Amino acid sequence: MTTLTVTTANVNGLRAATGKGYVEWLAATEADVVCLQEVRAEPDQLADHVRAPEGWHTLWAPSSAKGRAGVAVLSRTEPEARRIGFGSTEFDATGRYAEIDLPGVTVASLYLPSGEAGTPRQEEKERFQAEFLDHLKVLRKRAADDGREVVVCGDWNIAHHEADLKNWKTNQKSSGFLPEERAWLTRVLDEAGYVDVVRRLHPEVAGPYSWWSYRGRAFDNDAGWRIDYLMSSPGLAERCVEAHVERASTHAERWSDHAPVTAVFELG
Amino acid sequence: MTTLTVTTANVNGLRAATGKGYVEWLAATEADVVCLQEVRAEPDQLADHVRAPEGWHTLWAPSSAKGRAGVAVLSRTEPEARRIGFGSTEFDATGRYAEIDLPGVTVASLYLPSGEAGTPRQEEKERFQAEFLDHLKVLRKRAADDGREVVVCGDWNIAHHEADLKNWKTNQKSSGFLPEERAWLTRVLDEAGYVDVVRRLHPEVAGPYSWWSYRGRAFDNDAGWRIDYLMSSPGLAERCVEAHVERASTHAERWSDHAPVTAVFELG
DNA sequence: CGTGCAAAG
DNA sequence: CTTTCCACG
Repeated sequence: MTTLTVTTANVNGLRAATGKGYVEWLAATEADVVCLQEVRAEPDQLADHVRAPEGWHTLWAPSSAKGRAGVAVLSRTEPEARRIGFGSTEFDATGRYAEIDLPGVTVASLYLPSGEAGTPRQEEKERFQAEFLDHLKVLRKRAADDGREVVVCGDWNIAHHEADLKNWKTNQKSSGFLPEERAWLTRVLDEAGYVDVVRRLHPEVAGPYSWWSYRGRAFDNDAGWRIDYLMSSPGLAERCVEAHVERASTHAERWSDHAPVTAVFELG
Repeated sequence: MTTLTVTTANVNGLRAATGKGYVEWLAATEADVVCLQEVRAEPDQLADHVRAPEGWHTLWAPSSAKGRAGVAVLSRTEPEARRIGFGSTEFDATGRYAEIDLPGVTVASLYLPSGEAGTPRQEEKERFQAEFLDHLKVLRKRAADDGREVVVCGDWNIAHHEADLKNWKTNQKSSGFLPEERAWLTRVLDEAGYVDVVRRLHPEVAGPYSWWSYRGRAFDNDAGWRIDYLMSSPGLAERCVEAHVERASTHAERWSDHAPVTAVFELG
């Protein structure tokens, strides 16, 4: 029995995370695939051992806007294929999506725009959602036709249900917990057929949250949001035997405002 | 016999300098008047003990552009008068000039624009120089008529002679050591009748430099520039009995890229 | 190289 | 509150 362990982590600036614990975290992780978001750097701007860490294959998808967004997929085995973007004129150069094919499974890193209610940034988020839902459907169909599984990992910037953020009552008009955003996530599950693997294994708990604002005492009060998801095809979800969030125990151990989210799948 | 000790210091951001040693330096100084440049903050943005230090009267002249320029004059005795700007439409709100009257002497804090050869910033510097030379003449005449002395202290952003910067050979096309800038400083002395009090007391030495770039190893190599001057009326210059630059001995003791420059005058 | 800003999150 | 950008120095 082999396993596939996949981790997603929004690093909030990989250059800042380096030296705050990211390097040590990567060296210690047992994941086979690591999806990163908010790299906020061109590969050239990264230290050699971060850009090309020993023992990993890397796919970097920076934004054309310097210092913004940027996703990556790291894998211990060499991918059969690498793709950046999802066929969107508007978003393919914005460092928000990349995917690799491993034998039998496609793993994607997603950084959905964060939005701000009532502003053009929210409209951009909505446009991304509309285009991306189409891609999610295509991806599932293609994977099903090829007999592959798929998991789309990353920062989706939406908390789905009340259990997915501590202060849900006061955030019903906040971007990230708007009714239309939550409905969109429901369509990702019901219409495109994905499974939220962490919630599947932990159906009744509050959280586990994966992001705490740096503002105020959000981390100390565990006033977090669960906005980082691994969304997989149903066949893969059924094989998920473990899923957890690596919440730092102390403020000093944090190297991002997000925590890594990991799922372990039993294969073959 | 009473003395008047005047210090000028470009602080390169007073908020940054606070906590790097400025506060301790001010507490220890024996100066009677301190002229500051590059405060880069509104008074409101400063900690109370920095905005209104115990034992000092203060005149703050911030720039209307946030985070830029900004001069101040601190005095142990209450000024008879305070003035901001020198009657220039273009420059009076830019945080580059303020003066106070003490009994028998006017003390001014100047931050001359820094310029960049061949750019609009150099033209701005030239316009400032032209207007400011007129003010220097008026100031001298008014002081002479009133039987007052005057000293204009600050960052003049021009090295006068070869002895005033270490790398004069390679900087003859650099803003700060252009022939026309050096000629203008000569006019400040010969035409407006001011005396460079530090050079008067130290006529033969290289420097003493008052600014070292943060780039490279300028400070370690003492690759400095003497661009901070106390320019006084001749009567006051004759009474200058000591003048020196407070160059930090170690990098760790620096709280600005400039060092304070101090002159002691014997009065009455 | 360092300061303070803005935009983003 | 934090990261990264930029303009300025």
